[in-house]
Amino acid sequence: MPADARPLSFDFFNRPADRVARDLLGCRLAVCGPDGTTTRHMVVETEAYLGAHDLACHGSKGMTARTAVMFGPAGVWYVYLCYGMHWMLNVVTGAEGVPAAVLIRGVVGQAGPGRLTRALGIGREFNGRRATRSTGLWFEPGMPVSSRLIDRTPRIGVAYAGDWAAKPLRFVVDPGRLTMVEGGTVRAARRTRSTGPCMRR
DNA sequence: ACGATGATGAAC
DNA sequence: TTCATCATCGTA
Repeated sequence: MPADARPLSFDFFNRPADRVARDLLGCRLAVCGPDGTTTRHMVVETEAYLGAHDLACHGSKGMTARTAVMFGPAGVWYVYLCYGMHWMLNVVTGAEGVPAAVLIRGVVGQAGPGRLTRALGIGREFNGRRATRSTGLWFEPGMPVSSRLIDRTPRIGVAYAGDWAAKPLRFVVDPGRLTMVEGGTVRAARRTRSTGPCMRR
């Protein structure tokens, strides 16, 4: 049984989205289900949406009824329906007035933002609510993940965003190098064999 | 009121 | 590559 961890708080989220997205890897998304049972899921994939200047970010089109929460304080859920059927779970980051957020794209066992929310029973009811224990959906710190284990790639599905489409703002824990130990510790998988020159850095 | 459009996922 | 499916937002 994991000891109760202190949820990630405002200070964690009140930073640029790319830093939050990176640091969220290895952390746990905790959900308290309707039956009162809390489940924890290690975050392994995120995307950063940086603000009004980021053309892939919803907030770049200005404030609307949907995107208003992105302009608000950090540490609040931004949940919206995508393609008419998938709920996207984001957490607002950065200073108030800056429309930035991090999309939670994957946790261990659930790849894809739409599948993740479906599996955890997350829907629009969390939109605008804070990521705290009291709302039933929050984050807890995990084992820090070494940068060696993290891939950075362009974000998915934002080809329309001009120069911003290619920015490496998607963060993924390389599953081939992730080892899950009892208790959820993240470690580098043992290198089984070296077939070529050792890649440094 | 109407039409275009997705920060997807699954099937073919 | 096609399609399911619908809230959102610009346009009228």
